[in-house]
Amino acid sequence: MRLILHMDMDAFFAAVEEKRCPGLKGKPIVIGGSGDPTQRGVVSTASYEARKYGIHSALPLRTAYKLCPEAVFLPVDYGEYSRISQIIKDTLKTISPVMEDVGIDEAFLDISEIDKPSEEIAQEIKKRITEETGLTCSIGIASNKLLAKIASDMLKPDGLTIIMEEDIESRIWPLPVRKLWGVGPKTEGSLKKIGINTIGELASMPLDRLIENFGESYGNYLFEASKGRDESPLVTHWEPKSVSRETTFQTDTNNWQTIAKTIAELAKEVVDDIRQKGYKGRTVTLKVRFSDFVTHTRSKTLAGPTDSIDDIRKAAFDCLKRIELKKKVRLIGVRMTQLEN
DNA sequence: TCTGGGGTCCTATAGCCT
DNA sequence: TCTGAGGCTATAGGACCC
Repeated sequence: MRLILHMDMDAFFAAVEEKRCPGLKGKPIVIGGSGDPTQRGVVSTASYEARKYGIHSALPLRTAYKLCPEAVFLPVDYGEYSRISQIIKDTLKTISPVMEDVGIDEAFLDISEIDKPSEEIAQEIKKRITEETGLTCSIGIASNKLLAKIASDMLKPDGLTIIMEEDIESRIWPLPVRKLWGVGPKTEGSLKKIGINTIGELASMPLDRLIENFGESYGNYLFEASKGRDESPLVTHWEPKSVSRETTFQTDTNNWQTIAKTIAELAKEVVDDIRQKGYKGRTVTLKVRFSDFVTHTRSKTLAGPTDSIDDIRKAAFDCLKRIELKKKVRLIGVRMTQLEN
C-alpha cells in the first residue's frame, strides 16, 4: 500500500524569528509586508500567541494592528526562511528521496518503501528537524496526499496524525468541506447553498449533480476527494510556467508617470528573474487593479521567445494602451509565460 | 476602511483552419 | 459553394494554494 507523509512547519516564519531573537518568545508576533502595520500589506504568519487575538494569515496588517497594537510586527525575511527551509528539505530527502516541495514550509514524502512503522518514521523526522533547526512541525500520514495533508492539519502544533482507510467515515466525513484541498471560500459558499456543509454530506452527492454544479473536471475531483480518494503522484521535479512581479501602491494613483515607471521597473525585475533562471518567454501579460479592486489583464504574444528587456517592456506598454485608465490604479503587475529552455 | 505577492490550473470565448 | 463539426491557439478572468 502507498504511504504518504505530509510535513507542515508550525507557524514557520514566526518560529524562525523567535529562534533568531529569543526575547520575542511568548509575545504575539505578526510577520507580513514591510513590517510596518500602518502600511498596506497582509499577515503572512501570526504566532500562536497572536492568533489568540483573532490575527491570521491574509488579514490586512492594519486590521491586525487594531486587534493587537502591542504585537511585534516584523517584515518577511524570505532569505532567512529559505535557508532554514533548505535544511529541513535536505533532512527529509535523507529519509526518503521521493519528496515533493509544497512551498517554503511544507512537503510530501513517499515512505511506502521504508521498512519501519510510520509512527517511528515521523518521530525520527520531528527529532531531526528540531535538532537541526530548533523548530517543530506537524505530520500527517495516510495512503495519499489528500488525506495526509488533512491529517497534518488535525493536530497542531507538534502533532502527529495517522489516517487509515477505515478512519475516513469517522474522522474525515465530519469535517467542514473547507478542509478539502481545492475547496476555497467560493466553493464553500456554493456548496452551502445546496445544503452541503461537511465532507460526508459532499460524499453522499451523486456524481452527475456535482458535475452539473461544478463542471466536469472539478465535479469529478470533488466526488473522488470527498471519499478520500486521490491517486495523484508526488511531483519531485517541475519547471516554472510563469514568472511575475506585481506591486500595490501605498496610495492609489492616476499619475501616468508613476504607472509607467512602475511597469518599466517590474519588467526589468521579471527579465532579471527569467535570465537568472535561464529561461526565455513568449507572452507578456500586464495586470492592472483599480481602487475598487476590479482587475484587468491584457496580454501580448511575441513572435518568438525572448529575454530582451526592450521587447518585454514594449509589449507591456502595448498592453497598457488597451486598458482604459478611468479609475485610480491600486496595483500593477507584469507576467511572462510560455517559458522555454 | 479593508483586501500582498508569487504561483498553478481551469473555463469560456473567439478566431482560424481542416 | 455552403454548412457544420472539431481541433488548436490566444486571450481574459477567476478560484485556489502557500
